[in-house]
Amino acid sequence: MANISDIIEQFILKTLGDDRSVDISRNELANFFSCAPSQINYVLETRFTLDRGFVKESRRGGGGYIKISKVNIEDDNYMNNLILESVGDELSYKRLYQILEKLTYEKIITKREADIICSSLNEDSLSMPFAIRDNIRAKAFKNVLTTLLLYKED
Amino acid sequence: MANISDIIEQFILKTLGDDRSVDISRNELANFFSCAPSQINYVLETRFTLDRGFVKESRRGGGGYIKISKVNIEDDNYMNNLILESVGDELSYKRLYQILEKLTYEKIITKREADIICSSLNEDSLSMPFAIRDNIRAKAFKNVLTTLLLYKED
DNA sequence: TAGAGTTTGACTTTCTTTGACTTTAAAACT
DNA sequence: AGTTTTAAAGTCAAAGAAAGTCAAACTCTA
Repeated sequence: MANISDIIEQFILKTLGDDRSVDISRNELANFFSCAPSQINYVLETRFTLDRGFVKESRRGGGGYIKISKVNIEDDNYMNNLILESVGDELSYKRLYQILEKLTYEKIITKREADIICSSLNEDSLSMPFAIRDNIRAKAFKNVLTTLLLYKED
Repeated sequence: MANISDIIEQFILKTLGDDRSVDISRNELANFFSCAPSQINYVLETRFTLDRGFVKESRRGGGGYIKISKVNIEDDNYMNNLILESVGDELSYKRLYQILEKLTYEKIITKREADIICSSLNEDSLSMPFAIRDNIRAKAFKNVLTTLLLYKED
């Protein structure tokens, strides 16, 4: 946790709090943390992704800003979209992890369930030829999601 | 007995103490013991194994780390036995299903959790060369069990 | 003395940090 | 109104900072 990116991520999450969105100034933030402005972009790209439930918009020039908003997905839509499109035929462990974070945050699954899924589909569990690993993970995860959707209908 | 691996093992065990987990820096540790960084991996691979109740996660790059978590295997005979002996290196879907039924019956996991595990490790999910399918399932399932043990201590 | 266990180091992969350069928008100035 | 200046944010690639892998070399011990 001793890297700046994590610290900036925490800072943004904290200022976001329970709000729906927050406006930040890239330069101000970079200045505050004494880092390169592009570091902020890096944090945004790696941590505030759609998979984790964030959308960004921004404007350049004088009075420019970056707005970070949380997307609140209708459970079924989100899950359906994951199954039908978003996950696709390949799923890296990293991406799986991010999706699980989002599902947990939205209380669609419990932390414990997320951990179970995680441990059954992590790099260690899926120790097989690299070429098919992400395919298997995608397929298995979609099966899990389908099972979860089944529960939603009860 | 005075080989470095044993010494490093002891050191890690000591810093772990009664805590649930420790974060170590591979390079720092290697430096401290004046050994090759990969020596740390060797110690981790040979001494901090799943069978001995350890789970590891790590991150590379700046601010990287290795986290070692300990599971207390002694106080849960059934799970313990599953991880150490019963499951072994191969696990058919059928057998997995039976174990999950038992775990559910014993209220160690919920029905929903069983379904999640089941769907992530069934024949459809693990569509890979027959020869390794049961191996992967065994490995993955043991990882899941270990994760569950992590929860048992709360 | 053969084989299991250990040590070492070169090379790889992943993630982060930095900085030079580009693009866009507003404000200021003809 | 049109042009120039300035104030943002965006892009991208190189450098840096970890951890991972793997095999060769070494060292015990049965």
